[in-house]
Amino acid sequence: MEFGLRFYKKRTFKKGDFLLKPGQYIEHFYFMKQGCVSYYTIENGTSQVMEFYTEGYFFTDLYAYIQEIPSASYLEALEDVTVYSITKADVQKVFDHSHQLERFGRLSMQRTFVINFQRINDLRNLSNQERYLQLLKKRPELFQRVPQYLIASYLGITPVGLSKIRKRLSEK
Amino acid sequence: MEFGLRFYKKRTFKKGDFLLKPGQYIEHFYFMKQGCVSYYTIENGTSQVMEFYTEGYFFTDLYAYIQEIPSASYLEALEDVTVYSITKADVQKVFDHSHQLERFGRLSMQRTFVINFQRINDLRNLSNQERYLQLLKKRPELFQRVPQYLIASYLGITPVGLSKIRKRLSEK
DNA sequence: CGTATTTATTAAACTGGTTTAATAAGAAAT
DNA sequence: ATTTCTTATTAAACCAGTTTAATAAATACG
Repeated sequence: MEFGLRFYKKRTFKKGDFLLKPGQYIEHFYFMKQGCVSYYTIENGTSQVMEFYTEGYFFTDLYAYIQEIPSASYLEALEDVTVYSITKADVQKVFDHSHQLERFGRLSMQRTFVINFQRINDLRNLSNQERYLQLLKKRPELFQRVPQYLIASYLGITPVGLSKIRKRLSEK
Repeated sequence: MEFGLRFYKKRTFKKGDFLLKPGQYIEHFYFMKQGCVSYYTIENGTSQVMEFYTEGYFFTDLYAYIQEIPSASYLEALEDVTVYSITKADVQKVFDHSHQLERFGRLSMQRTFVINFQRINDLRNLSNQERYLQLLKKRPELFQRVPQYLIASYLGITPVGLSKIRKRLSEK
């Protein structure tokens, strides 16, 4: 959703800052210029990392954004972060103004569909070990900048479980 | 995507017929008037049911449709089926014709996003037993019309596993 | 109908994760 | 450098699933 650059405002966050906390309504879309943010919920006391957003990602809590409900999630800066943000109102303005950009919005949602579909397939058809290896291949840099227990959470397993997988792999 | 009804053609399929087989490009969107279709792939010899489409669902292999790649999936009539079908070309015509309907298309994709997001969350956060109970609650009629081993596949477990869950629940 | 086929359950052995707890290793701070 | 705090590994007991195979129940059909 890059639209008119004129709508974007540069913002920075320090490591540990929250771009979003549960209960808030979503007012912005973000483009990640520099840094890393984790998108997670807390389910019965433990954090469940849904995604890591790094350079080049467009992100927000899209689930709450679309439904216009209060977020149940956190967006937390895992490093110092620079984003360009656009307001929901400006996105709507852009859509209202142009059939072309409305289409662009639809096609963006389609790309998101494809990604989510693949994720559902992976969750259903791959083992934890296979998903770990896939992540290692697709986003190797994550392992340099994010603690392993957060990666475990992203993969849907415990830190102990991930450690076992790594051991098993290293023994071969 | 209901658009102009004039674009729709009524089609029927017999139980066991395929609306789609792997290798085919997607030419149609379907609206289920009557019956039940399973959407599945075959992964190393076993079928993986992704979805059951029943009365009121709009469906196709959206993943292949969007990407314009040959399908990897089956759409198989589990019962005699009546659908209304619209061609991809007609959908495109409708989008080209109207900003309003283009927006409708975008909002449809957003609804699909919400559903898929919830599914990812369920796969990550719920146990197999919880997902079984949820399905039982949300779509009880499925259990009357679809064999249990297909429901097991939909839940991402084996028929033996589902049988154990049911036994465990019935013992309480 | 009775027989054949499909579907569901059960048992037994196994597996890849879990939890809890202890320990070790690494990073940050005084 | 030593301490402190965070992160990662390991071990042990456990658990919810798996696979394979046998059996039972339900359904379809000649």
